Amino acid sequence: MDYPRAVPTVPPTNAEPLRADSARVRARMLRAARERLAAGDLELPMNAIAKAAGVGVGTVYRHFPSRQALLEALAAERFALLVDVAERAAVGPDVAAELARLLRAALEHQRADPALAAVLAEPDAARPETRELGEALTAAVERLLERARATGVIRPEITAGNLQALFCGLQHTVRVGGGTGTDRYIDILLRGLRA
Amino acid sequence: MDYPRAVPTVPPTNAEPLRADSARVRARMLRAARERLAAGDLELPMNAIAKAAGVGVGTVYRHFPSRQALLEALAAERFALLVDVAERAAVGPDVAAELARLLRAALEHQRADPALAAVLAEPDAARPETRELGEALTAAVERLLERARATGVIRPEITAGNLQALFCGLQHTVRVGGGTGTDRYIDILLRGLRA
DNA sequence: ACCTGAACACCGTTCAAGT
DNA sequence: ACCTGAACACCGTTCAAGT
Repeated sequence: MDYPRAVPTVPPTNAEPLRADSARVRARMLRAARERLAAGDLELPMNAIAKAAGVGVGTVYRHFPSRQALLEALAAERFALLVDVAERAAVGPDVAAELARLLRAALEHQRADPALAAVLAEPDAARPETRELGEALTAAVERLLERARATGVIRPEITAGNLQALFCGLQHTVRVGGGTGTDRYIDILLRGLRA
Repeated sequence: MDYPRAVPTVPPTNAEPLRADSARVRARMLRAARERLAAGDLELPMNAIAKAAGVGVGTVYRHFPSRQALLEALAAERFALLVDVAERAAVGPDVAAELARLLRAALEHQRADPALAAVLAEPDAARPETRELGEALTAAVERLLERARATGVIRPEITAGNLQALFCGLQHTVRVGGGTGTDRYIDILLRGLRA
């Protein structure tokens, strides 16, 4: 792919709220995109989304300057839920149980939302919101990890980066394996991380 | 993607050898495809390969009825190497060492050849040769596994399918993690599999 | 027999023209 | 300001026409 890169005509973050009609149009596009995702179309063709939402393609690009930006907007909600799980895990009482819970949540949210799986696997965020979510996730995982090291639930050399890469690998394993055996793969991973 | 499916005009397996010029043209296409892969283009556009190989697109399709078939043809050589490693591992003296060797080989061959990574992650083979390689791999892994269970190197409930899915997941983990830390991830996996 | 490449239906992305 | 949609450069795949 070596198309000329899109130049955003609108900053992806909007401090001031959108105009009511603009917000409505935006919601329509996101709904249309989600419907296609739910119907199993991971490609998210911009033209098709525009048509389904009843807007011109240009409007899709005005709101989401690239397909990556659209994916991130779609994933944002579940990404925030995952960060929430990680932050609770970081302060929960039983570190081992919290880590298991976090792995399970990472897997389940990626399964439920392919956009999140794509976003987590992509190192560079197109939107600043996504970068912030990623940093929040890393920070929470780091805090959980510090406690996990102290209790021997995780060997000291494992980093937050390792763990987040494993979130993605775990999801890929389950998907290639036909979507079954989640608990078994989580179990393998938890044992493997143990000191 | 809902294009009409290609109807192969030539069976993908050819019992009788290709005509000399046909074989030459085929080699040119594979070389062109490999050059693009090596240059980091995972897309393998059929038109571009045709042009690079100095043939018409139709000729590419005559030899490889779909992009998947082309990927599999590209991956075949390394896939066979991986099967070889697995078969040696199945009969090697030190089961734990053989398993580690196999994981390392799976990772390294997928890293060296993105086509192999794609083929291993895809459950349905386009070419019969690929299906045969897949069956040979499964058989070898199964034999290794039986011995590994007996010696406690792997817990009894792990299946050959689990292990092959983990080959793919492991590769994805390493890739998302920026390509480093291979040994650490292999170590995590081996510990996690242990009885 | 085998090959060519124009043609078709689709992409992502842009931007002049409208409201 | 915001939106539209024709237009452009690309895809995968087919198939009539050539040798």
